[in-house]
Amino acid sequence: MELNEKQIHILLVAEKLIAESGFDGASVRKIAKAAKVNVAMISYYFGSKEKLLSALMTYRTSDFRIKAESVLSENSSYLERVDLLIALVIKRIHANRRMYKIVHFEYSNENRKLDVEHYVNQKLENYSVIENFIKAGQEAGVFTKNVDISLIFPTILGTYFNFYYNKPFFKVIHHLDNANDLDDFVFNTLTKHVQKTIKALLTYEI
Amino acid sequence: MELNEKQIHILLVAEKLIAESGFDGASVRKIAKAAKVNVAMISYYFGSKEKLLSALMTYRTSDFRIKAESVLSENSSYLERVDLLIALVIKRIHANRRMYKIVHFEYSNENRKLDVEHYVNQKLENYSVIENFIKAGQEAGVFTKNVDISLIFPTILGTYFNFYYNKPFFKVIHHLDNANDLDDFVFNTLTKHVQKTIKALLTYEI
DNA sequence: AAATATTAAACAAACGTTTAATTTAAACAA
DNA sequence: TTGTTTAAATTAAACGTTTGTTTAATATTT
Repeated sequence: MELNEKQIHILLVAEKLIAESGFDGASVRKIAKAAKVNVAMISYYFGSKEKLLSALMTYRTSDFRIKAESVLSENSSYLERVDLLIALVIKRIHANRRMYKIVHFEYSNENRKLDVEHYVNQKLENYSVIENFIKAGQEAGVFTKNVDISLIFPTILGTYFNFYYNKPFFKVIHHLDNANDLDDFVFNTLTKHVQKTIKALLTYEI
Repeated sequence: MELNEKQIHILLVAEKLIAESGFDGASVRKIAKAAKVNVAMISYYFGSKEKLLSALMTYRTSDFRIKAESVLSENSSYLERVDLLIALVIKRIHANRRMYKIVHFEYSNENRKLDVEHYVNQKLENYSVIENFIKAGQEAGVFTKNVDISLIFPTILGTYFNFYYNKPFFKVIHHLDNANDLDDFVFNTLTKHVQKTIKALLTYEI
């Protein structure tokens, strides 16, 4: 689907509102008003509100696999590449956290008829990239073998999102008063924690 | 607020529907129909739909404290107690996953005016229990010291919820066709993965 | 002149809530 | 136990809004 500038503008406004208020909470009138277009333009451009969400997902569904592949094929040690991959992943999900929140919520919403298959296929592709890397590291004797590879990404992403979904709590205990403090915490403290966790897991005997 | 049996019944039905469809997606009529009561009973008993959500949160978060003290004071090694604690925590969040999902999404919904403070206070209480345990283990020389204690729970809970929020993907790669398979996966594979991850993290040198 | 974009107005359906009438349950005195 | 009174529970119907979408007219580009 070809998207012109105005359509992309509407999608980005919609993404913000849907992440803030949920799909049902973000009415087409609110989206149209925030994007400064007429209500009818949403139906005109996307067909329906549901199709707007699908368009947003497709638009955001992205080039992650390519970037991960390039990082993993770098000429450095396995553990260094783990660090690089995790830093990349956290940077990406932090930048796209609104979209991920929508995915988490709307893909498990029984009323929504979204293209789950496309999303699953996307994840399967990404998964195989990681799987190959881990298995290569195991063959090289760097990583231990009794690891559930499918749960490594949930641990990486989950740590970030559990932080994100409990922001009020972490704001208190780490004094994260503004957006800058929060970004710093994510890119330093949290990233280091996850890097350490995964490296520990991948080298932990028994 | 005193709750009679019928009110609790309505709350539990509402919890299921809100977790499945979101607060805006779960209309009072759907809730009333599923609970087999007249629509007016929701206003009659709770005042409004928003107040029903508040009542649900109060009902659920009042006994939120992880009864971890008994597990952590058992007469076993630090690493064994880590295993016990994680198994307990995963069991609890799996049983209360619907409520957690509502918390994750509705507490960060800008249209909702929920009492965040009560929830944060609960989390702070739970946090201090874990913090004391980890520090004791560090003093005993079992756990390493350069760990961000505040991020241990996000890693535990996050791994579970990232699995839960991406169920369609995991159903495919692990052939989790029914609820039983899913429970088994959570209580065996996923629990073991988290136990191993946290033990590795807590004993990982640099 | 033809195609595309934009608009205000209207549509039926669904929303949360309130009303007023009725049924059920509890309390009490005879 | 009985009939009566009072309060609580339950109901169908209606309320005014808001919802997503469509229409038909107008404006703008091509």
